[in-house]
Amino acid sequence: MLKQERHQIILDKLKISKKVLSGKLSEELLVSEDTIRRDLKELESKDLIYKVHGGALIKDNRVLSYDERSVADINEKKEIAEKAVKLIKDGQVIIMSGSSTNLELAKIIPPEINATVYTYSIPIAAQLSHHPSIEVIFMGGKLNKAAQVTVGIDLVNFIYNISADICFIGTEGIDISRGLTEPDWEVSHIKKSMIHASNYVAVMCISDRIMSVKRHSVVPIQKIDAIISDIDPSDPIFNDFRDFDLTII
Amino acid sequence: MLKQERHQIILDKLKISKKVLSGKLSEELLVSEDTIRRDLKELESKDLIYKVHGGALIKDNRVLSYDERSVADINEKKEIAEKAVKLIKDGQVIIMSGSSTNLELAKIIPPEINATVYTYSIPIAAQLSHHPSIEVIFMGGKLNKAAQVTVGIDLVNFIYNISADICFIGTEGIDISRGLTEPDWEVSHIKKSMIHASNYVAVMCISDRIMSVKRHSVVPIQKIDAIISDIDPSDPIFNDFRDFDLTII
DNA sequence: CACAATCACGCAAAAAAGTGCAAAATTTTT
DNA sequence: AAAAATTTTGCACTTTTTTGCGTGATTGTG
Repeated sequence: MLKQERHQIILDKLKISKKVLSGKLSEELLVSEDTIRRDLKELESKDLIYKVHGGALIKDNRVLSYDERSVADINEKKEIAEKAVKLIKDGQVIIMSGSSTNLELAKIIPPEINATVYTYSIPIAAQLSHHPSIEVIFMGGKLNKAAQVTVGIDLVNFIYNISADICFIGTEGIDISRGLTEPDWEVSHIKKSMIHASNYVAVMCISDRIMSVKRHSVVPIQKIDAIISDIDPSDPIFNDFRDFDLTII
Repeated sequence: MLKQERHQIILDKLKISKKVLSGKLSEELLVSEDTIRRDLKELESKDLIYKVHGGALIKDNRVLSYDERSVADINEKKEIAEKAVKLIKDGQVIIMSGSSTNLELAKIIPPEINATVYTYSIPIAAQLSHHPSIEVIFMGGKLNKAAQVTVGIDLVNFIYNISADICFIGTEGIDISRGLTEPDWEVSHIKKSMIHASNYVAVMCISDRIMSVKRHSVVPIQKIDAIISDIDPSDPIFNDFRDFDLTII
């Protein structure tokens, strides 16, 4: 096992359980406690952990650490992203909402795709900046620190004045009668503006949230062109949706 | 077996298992470990892998893989930041340019400071999102992937319509006759707008760049209220600056 | 204060990496 | 096709890194 592997494992463990014990790590990684201590020492010198007697604690003010706080349902989100990426065509103008599913999507856009992406999410912009041929337009506003996205009237105005081929929207709730719904009032307006600006509206929804309703309406179901989920499109949960002119993926 | 074949195999292996060991590769590819080491060295120089003692790891496109060690003159910049942070007062509205010095500054703003920061740099916004009481306004535009900042006319317009107590500007060149200068034309306009929007203009300049001139003028020396550098304010290099009404820190 | 757990330090063995050089393989030129 | 130039490779050698262990110091707990 390489030293750097151990370091990564230690950091991952810290992310999950906030603390690690030298003795336990030594057993789990099959190295002596001295080695673990040296690992912790090195990680501390890099300011990545907070070393204490007996082990180490997570260092919260890690520089630039939007790590997948939203690792919830990460596999489902990856599956959705796999399906969604097939909708992206060369030369398109794309709007991506700030959802973690969209972050997964951003990670897997093939390098040969040449497109313009509008986003208001810092992690998505950062991810796309690794892509060789995507032009990224970051839409500014007041920063929501928790979600690492911008919000506010300036953002909504900006989006109302652009136009795009397709938008990908991460979804909190979708059902037949209320359509797309959102727990956050401000975000509901942002999503509404994205849909207004786009020719084709793709919503990405993990199966748990299908047929769930949140507080604020975004748009009725008729405005949506495609629902992308992690389950089979023929699943009976979609039956009511088939009356509408939308694609289930 | 050709060198490039091996390289491709190594990269493929990394994609699958995230790590390779020199010894194992040597066995599998039937070449000496020296050759493998040379391969890894070359791949690392192309920035394709992350070489470590014993083998190599996949180069993870970490979100914001902003490597502190790769910043030039990092210690000088930290010193400048230490001086600059003293100018920040509670309740201020601050504009920060996208320089790495400003990133260092963002790291050390005391938690008790309550302020609003306008920025167009992704790393700075991400850094400030850890601060408990700073409101961050991210100013959007086209993303410059290398510098991780936004640029463009929308950004400049936005800045012209705000007003701030103080702006901190990282400096490429400053001298008496030309004032503040910039190699990049677009950035020169961004900086000009920042200065226009601010009551107090602080430029942060590592000593090497004092009295150096770049292509595009930003503002004459009279518009600047403070120069913050990594050297002593009494240093003779500043002598010519003392004729002007500005503070040398 | 006692007692166990944890840590720091030096040491030595093992593994891996860098270095210089000559042989082998490959590419380019004649 | 042969010769020359260049690149690639393996080997012997030294240096560096990593690791585990012993010893004594330090820390936390009752």
